[in-house]
Amino acid sequence: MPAEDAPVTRATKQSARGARRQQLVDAAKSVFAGAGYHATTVDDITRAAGVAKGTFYLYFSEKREIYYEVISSFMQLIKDIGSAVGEAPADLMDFFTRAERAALELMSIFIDNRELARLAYRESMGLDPKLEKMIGDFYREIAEVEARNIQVAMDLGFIRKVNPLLVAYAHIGIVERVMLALVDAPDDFGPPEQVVREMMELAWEGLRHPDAPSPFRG
Amino acid sequence: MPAEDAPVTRATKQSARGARRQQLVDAAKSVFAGAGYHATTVDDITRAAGVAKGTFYLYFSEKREIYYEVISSFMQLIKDIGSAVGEAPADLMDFFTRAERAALELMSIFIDNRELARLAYRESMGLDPKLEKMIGDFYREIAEVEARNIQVAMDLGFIRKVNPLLVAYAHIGIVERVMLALVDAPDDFGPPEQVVREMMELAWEGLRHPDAPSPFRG
Amino acid sequence: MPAEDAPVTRATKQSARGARRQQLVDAAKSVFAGAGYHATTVDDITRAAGVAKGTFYLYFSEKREIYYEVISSFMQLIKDIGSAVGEAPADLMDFFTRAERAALELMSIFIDNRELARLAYRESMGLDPKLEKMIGDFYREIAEVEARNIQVAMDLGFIRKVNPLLVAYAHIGIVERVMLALVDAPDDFGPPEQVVREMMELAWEGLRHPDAPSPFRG
Amino acid sequence: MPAEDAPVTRATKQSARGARRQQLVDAAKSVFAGAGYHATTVDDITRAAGVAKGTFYLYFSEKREIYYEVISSFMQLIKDIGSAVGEAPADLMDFFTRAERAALELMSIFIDNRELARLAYRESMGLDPKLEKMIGDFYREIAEVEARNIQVAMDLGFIRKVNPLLVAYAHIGIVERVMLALVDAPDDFGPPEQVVREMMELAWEGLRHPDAPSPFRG
DNA sequence: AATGAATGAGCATTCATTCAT
DNA sequence: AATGAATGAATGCTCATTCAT
Repeated sequence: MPAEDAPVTRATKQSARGARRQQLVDAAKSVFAGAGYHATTVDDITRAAGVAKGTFYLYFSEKREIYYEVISSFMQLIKDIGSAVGEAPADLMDFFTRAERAALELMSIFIDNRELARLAYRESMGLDPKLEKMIGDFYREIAEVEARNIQVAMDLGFIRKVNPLLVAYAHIGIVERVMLALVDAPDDFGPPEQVVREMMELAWEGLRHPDAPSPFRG
Repeated sequence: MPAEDAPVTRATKQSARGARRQQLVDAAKSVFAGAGYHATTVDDITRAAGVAKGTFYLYFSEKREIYYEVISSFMQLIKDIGSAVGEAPADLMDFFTRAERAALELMSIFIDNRELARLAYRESMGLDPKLEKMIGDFYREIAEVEARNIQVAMDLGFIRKVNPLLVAYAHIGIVERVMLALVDAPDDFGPPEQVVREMMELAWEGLRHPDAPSPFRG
Repeated sequence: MPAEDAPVTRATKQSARGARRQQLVDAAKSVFAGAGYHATTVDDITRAAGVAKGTFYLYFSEKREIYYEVISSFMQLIKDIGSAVGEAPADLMDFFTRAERAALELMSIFIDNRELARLAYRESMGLDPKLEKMIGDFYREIAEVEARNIQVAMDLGFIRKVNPLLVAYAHIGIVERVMLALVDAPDDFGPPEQVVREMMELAWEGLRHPDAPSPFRG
Repeated sequence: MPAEDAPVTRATKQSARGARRQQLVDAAKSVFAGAGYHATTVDDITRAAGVAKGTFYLYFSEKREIYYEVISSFMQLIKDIGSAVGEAPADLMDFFTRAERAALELMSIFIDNRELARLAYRESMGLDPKLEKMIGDFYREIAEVEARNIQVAMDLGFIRKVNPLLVAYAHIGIVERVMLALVDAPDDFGPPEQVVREMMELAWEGLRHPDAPSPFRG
């Protein structure tokens, strides 16, 4: 019965198509992570996926496209964390705990995807305008999410008056540079929980010694 | 007078050689900045420098070599700033002023070398182990310089007890990410002096509202 | 019937691959023979074979590799002749006839592959150690085969006591130099059969006039 | 006095020119011998000669030219030996002794110029028609000298009736192939004097066992 | 004469993409 | 859909030769 078979078949075909596509993305993730964009050939990817070279072009129009997919899937992982913190906090402690949990999750993602993280920070820019935009957008998006969190905490009187967007970028910078340093030389730092705690404290308390006068106020 | 001519000639030749080399580096800086490492051909560089292709190989053994030079000259600019702050500060205000001046200088370098800064953060990694090491060393060096500054301020009782290396990386992260955001979208932020002031305040005072309790102490 | 198709398909593909490879070797043989190794470009070879340049690298990893193949196929032709003589001879006449037939075959190979023969004696050495070894081994192998033939004939009392290896090299030298001279200026010599007969006589009887005393014995 | 000075100066200049030229040829001989024609650059030659690159072109119009000179100087060495034998021999023993002495001298040239000998047999052909002609002529010349020697000996009744040119090429082949084998693996053979003696005996007596019948006569 | 910086044609090799089967 | 052979544009690097000084 073609009338009935058709949808089923189509669905089946679609999922088969999706599976094959995913198989390629997974293979690409692994070889890109190991060798970087330029040093990876389409042949490497299809060989890793166990399919013929021509198959690649049935699912992707060019090499860049699968790289976009690999990079954006990693960026999505990170974006998902940021969003989870965003709900209105019950109180200061709640706000604080959520922020710390998010930082811990972020850290575990960096650690679990060590190579992918390095990849995203390696040669992702300079490939083409589309990818640059993608990465620029990524930063802007997470910065805006973080800026909103900060705005909320500011409105609630938890934190002093700051430029939320600037602080958001600063936070991103702290996290990414410390994470990359940690990934490169884990022995120079303590256990992840402690690193996160120190970053939180730095962001919250700053550096000022309790007895030192502030050069800003008064 | 051969006795006099000889040195002059040699010196002249040397400086001519240096000038030609610099001419190539300058051309490379500009094309790399615009197109990135991979999209730039040796031909592009020599054409930009107004010399024949073969001339390139009289001064550099391969394409990578001139890229190293471009990147490391930018990194040296940055390192020079860090070192200038390093002398023992007379008092808190002195320490503070120097740090702020360094941040301002750094910012002007990023702004003046906008494209070069983007290049260094683009595809500098993933090219080859030597370059990766160069960049890794760069971060470690400036982190260590900054960590020493922090240690000094800590010893003088200006700042509270922290992990100096971790804080150093955090500072680097703040600066680089804020700078890159600023370079990409200057309109989202205020004038440079104000941005620097806000970063300083963030690092020094943290985020805590004067009335809010600290989740860390007590 | 996949069970039947598969082998057929694989076999077909294999033979197609072999055919394409041979097509390239044949083209290479002809252009190398005409222009020598250095003056021949990969482009020349693929153009002669009627395929695109990239195709070359599907079958050979580098230009040298196909040259090895061209040269070694010629050397194999020659080695095959030597081996054919090697069976134990029935008597002196048999030994003699075989040797003469081998020389005639060798001559026809040189004549039929005139250009290839010149190529092998042209610039085959000095390219790289592997090729030098290949050629050194070739000479050693045929010298050893010939030395064994001589040893057998010596054991059978057909020929006087000599140093078999030295005589083997001498025979090779006679044949190759006379062949090359013949190939370069056929008119200076008689018909091939007669040339071979004269070489045989020289090797067998030497130069001594029957009436002349030997400076060696007595 | 210009009128007197001029010739002296010109002569001096000429000899200075000759010395500089020879200096380059000597340097070229050594680097060509070590690396072969193609692997040797003009830079290698001038560096070995201790002069600047441009100087080369004051004495030679192109790279080939100096190669011709190197090769032909080696070929001249060999030709000189052949000529020395050529005077009419007093008797069989005289003829024989001269031939043996020439072979010994030839051998010592090969041994002393081991690398140069290999060079001449390596890639000397295939470079260009002029060089090919030079080498062809070289062989023809020495073959003709040798053929004349043989003709004389034949006329004197020392040797049996043979085709002198063919025998001349055969002798050249024997000598060159045995020499190259000797140069490559000296341990496979006895001392030079004995090798020469064996070659002489082979050429003179042939291989035939005194008791064996000749397949040629009767 | 001597220098050596500059030139630019030339070539091997790679690899993303296409397409006949 | 899948295959993998074929394509050919693109590019880093070499080196013989020239020429201004």
